[in-house]
Amino acid sequence: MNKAEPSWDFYRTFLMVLSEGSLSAAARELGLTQPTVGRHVDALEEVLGFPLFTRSPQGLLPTDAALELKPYAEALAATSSALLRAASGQHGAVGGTVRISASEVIGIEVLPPILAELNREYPDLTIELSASDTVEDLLRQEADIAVRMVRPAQDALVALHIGAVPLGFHAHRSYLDRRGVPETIDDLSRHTLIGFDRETAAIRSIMARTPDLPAVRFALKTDSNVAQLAAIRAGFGIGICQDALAARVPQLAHVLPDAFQMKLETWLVMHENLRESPRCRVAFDALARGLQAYIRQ
Amino acid sequence: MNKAEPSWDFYRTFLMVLSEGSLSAAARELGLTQPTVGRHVDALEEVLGFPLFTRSPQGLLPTDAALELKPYAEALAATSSALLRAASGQHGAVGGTVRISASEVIGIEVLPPILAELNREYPDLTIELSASDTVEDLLRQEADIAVRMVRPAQDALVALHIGAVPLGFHAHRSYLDRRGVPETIDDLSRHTLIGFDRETAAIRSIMARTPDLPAVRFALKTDSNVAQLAAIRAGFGIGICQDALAARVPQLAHVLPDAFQMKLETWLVMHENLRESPRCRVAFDALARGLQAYIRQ
DNA sequence: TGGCAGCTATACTTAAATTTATGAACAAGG
DNA sequence: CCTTGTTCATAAATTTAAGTATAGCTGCCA
Repeated sequence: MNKAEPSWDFYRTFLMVLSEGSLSAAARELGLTQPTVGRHVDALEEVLGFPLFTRSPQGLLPTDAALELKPYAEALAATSSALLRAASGQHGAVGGTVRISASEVIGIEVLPPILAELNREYPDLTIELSASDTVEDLLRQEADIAVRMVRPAQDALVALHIGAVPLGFHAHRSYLDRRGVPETIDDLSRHTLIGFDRETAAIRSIMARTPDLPAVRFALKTDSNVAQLAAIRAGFGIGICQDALAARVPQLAHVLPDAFQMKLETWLVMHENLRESPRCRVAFDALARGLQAYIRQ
Repeated sequence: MNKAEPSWDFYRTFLMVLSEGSLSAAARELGLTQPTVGRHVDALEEVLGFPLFTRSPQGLLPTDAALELKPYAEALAATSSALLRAASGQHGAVGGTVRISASEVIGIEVLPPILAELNREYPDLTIELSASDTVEDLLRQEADIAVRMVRPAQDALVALHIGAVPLGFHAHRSYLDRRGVPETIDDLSRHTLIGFDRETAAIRSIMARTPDLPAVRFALKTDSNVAQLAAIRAGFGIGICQDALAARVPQLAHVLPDAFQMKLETWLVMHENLRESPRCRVAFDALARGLQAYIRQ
């Protein structure tokens, strides 16, 4: 017969050691002490039968085996925090915690007033906002609700199509006064452009759909759409952003509105099982209303 | 600030109490003692802030809240055992544990020789066979590999189309000698038929595709396809089973081979991430070869 | 080179959790 | 109606795991 199953707590400390890189740091993070964390790792290695880390005075280096187990430990962490969120909404009425995942731009520029309104209506509801461009897995319950720019392919997810967010070139008047207003797409090559650092899937799909874009040089490259937006507002140059966001600043002008435009289809997505959960339901409805209003300007 | 996160071990004992229905039974199952399990439940209730069970001298009755948390706890258990399986295959070479999910009939009638061959080739590989008609969720890692009769809809799953398994009416010669051989579909209403207890999704799709089936009365109803097959072999009456399984017993005859036939499309499915795992890879390949050979008779 | 800051590992002590043992409440069966 | 076999709850004893303090190693910087 095999050895007994290890304590599930070991997985938690294992994951923390993995992400922190040292026993001491993991101990600080978990509210434990370094010897305890060390013992947990030792015990786990003992049960599994192979080493998870190579020890050194600078910290612990994960072995290949440890890296292979990492996704499982992450799934455990995600599920356990989803359980706590589900439990948080049990004390009758609408309360507890709901975790919302959205892109940086949406999370920073669009959601705050919507969430503020939601909070006014349900003061007992705690909102976790994950404003990040890394996609969180709803099936793994890494978030309860997500605002997505791609059609969700999985069943077991309820998806509400919000509509299309129009994008276009925008620039500050101070820049345009200084450098002139481009009249054609080709004029862009003589301008200061704000663009992407790495080619993400979203970018490639833009490129594929608008082959008439000239080969341009970006004067400022950044992965952060929020930083791009800030640069546009600061008059750095011409960049792509959501039309509705640009329209909020009177000094911003829509450049080449006819020559270039694209739409970002937007969905609001939630796990099927959460449909009955009051805390997720009210958050879903509030987001749906708020985002639809945003899209209609 | 909130109270500290509960020990993940509490979830394990919570789940066991839920499925066993009493502290004592859960304790026996977990290799703990009843007071320990009781304290775990108490501690979890304390942290969550609401009761999970109503105690009684006959056992513990879960509250609605507890039932809502059950799927999360089950996901934790599934992931943790998937982690252990993944870890079991780490000691170099092909070894460890691979968990295979298949329908009862496939698991009992078709897989054993295939798995035996696999085990001969890789003696260090432990095989878990879940022969059950309840579908295990591959995304939740409840199994590593599954033989499925429906096209897998999810991405993140690699699916290999094996082919179509032909089904038809079959009966033992002793029965046919006694009761005669039906010549038309309508003759079936005068025969002893073996059929299904509840209407499953598979049955409904059969019914939908062959509307010319007469309204028949089943003399033996059972949900277990294996029991149906056994009844056919025992000469109880006429029933539906896989042609290839009937052909193994010379005394069985294919009834109405032209008037009724249907095919069960078969897929072999595995989680994408396991493609690189040696233990799953060899099992997947062996199943693919074996099932394809089975379909070609 | 010396000193500081980070880490892990090891003895020792203390705290916590588990087991053991027992009592009380309820259901089933003679 | 009493006995037997369940159950859960509680209090004391023991084992287990945690924290504390310290030593040893490495790298960095003056």
